Amino acid sequence: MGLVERKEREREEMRQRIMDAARHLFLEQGFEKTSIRGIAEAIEYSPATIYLYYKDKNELLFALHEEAFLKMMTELSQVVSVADPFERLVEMGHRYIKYAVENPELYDLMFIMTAPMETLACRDEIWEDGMKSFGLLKFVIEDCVRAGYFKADIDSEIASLTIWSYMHGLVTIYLKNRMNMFGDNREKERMSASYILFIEMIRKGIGHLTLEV
Amino acid sequence: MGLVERKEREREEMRQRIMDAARHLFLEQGFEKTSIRGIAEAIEYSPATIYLYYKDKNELLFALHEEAFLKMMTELSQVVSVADPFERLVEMGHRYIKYAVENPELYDLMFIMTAPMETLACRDEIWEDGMKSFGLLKFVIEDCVRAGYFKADIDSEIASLTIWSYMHGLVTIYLKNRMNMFGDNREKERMSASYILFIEMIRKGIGHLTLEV
DNA sequence: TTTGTTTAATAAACAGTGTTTAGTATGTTT
DNA sequence: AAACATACTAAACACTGTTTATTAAACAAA
Repeated sequence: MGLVERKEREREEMRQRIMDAARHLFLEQGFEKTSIRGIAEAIEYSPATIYLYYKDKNELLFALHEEAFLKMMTELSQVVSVADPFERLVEMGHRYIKYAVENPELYDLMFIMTAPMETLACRDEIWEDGMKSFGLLKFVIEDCVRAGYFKADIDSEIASLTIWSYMHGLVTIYLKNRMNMFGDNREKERMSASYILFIEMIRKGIGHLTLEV
Repeated sequence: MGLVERKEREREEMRQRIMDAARHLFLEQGFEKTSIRGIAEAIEYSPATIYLYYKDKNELLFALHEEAFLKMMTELSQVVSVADPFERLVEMGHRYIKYAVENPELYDLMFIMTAPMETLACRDEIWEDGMKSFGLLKFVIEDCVRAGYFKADIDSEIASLTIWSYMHGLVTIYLKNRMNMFGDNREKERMSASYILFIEMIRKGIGHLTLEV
């Protein structure tokens, strides 16, 4: 008799229904302004019911956090279509910026908010999602080494961290409205100009060189 | 008769007393966990009193935001003692990291939290604090150009934004606990190694070059 | 079929939060 | 002394995340 299976399925359906409502509200009105009561109302259940399916609000955030990484990974992974390793790296950066700008709430959740990290920490798991996408960058950099673009003796992990730091810094300065200090509304242009400069810094800084410029 | 002056002075003293308590609690237990009621209790007044001196909690945050910039500026300004422009730039980076690591809550307030920016926006002022410290970096970079370290045709504003982006990214990845994904507890070492690499990228990427390495 | 047991859902409460309002003293001025 | 202005607060408002006691329904065993 498939009773226990049906129960399990119904439970999973309910979890899904809650997540769907949560995601919708989170992305529509942000994390701070979304309440358990709001989610409960959206699925037409009482607030207490949500606690039968998720431990607390942080666990809801963490579930969405995982979804967000899956989404970013699928978008970043598409760079495999770019044959040249260095061009692939450049394209990956473009896609990273694009993802951040188009999904500011998710980006916040993935890399800025401390709530999902705390849920992770108290499970004493390692941050697999982060490590996996970091691995993606690291691999492209190692491809650049193999193709002779970068020096063979560079530490690909440190190089990845350095490049990620720049990318992360650029998009968060933008997302957290610190770039409107310039007054004009040329944030996007500045980002592009900066990224072009940074690519040159990579090329010359961790790449092989030919001549005095 | 100095009555109106005395009143004004008393008002300023009260504002100061509130800020002192707010700063103390904010830095001790973080922004989220600090309540108006807590601040009120610390100064032994009712919560409603605080609203006679500050419009809302955001205004309190904004006042501390200004203090935090003053503090960072005084610490970063000390690099004038370094004669060589490039060394000065490197030292400024060190101090930036040091400030962020030692004042995580303030750093958050200055560059990550959106609350103080909103207070700023609805006053439609420009973000002077940010612009001033950005100017500090920009000036050092222009010194590097003048000293012949960097090419004369670089856009110092874009170069500043690029370097700031990296610095900001590195410290926020660290502060927001995203660097513990590596599992070992070598966050600080990774930061140092990355910064060393980045300095090389600056030197070769926006600086003059001599030879193939 | 009736009894007992497990499960799912909730109403209501708890302990907070930022903020506003109405009212009370106190100090200053006329 | 009466009128006014200021400083302050108790209490309420409208929220928040979360827990507890209770009820209703679904299932299992007699």
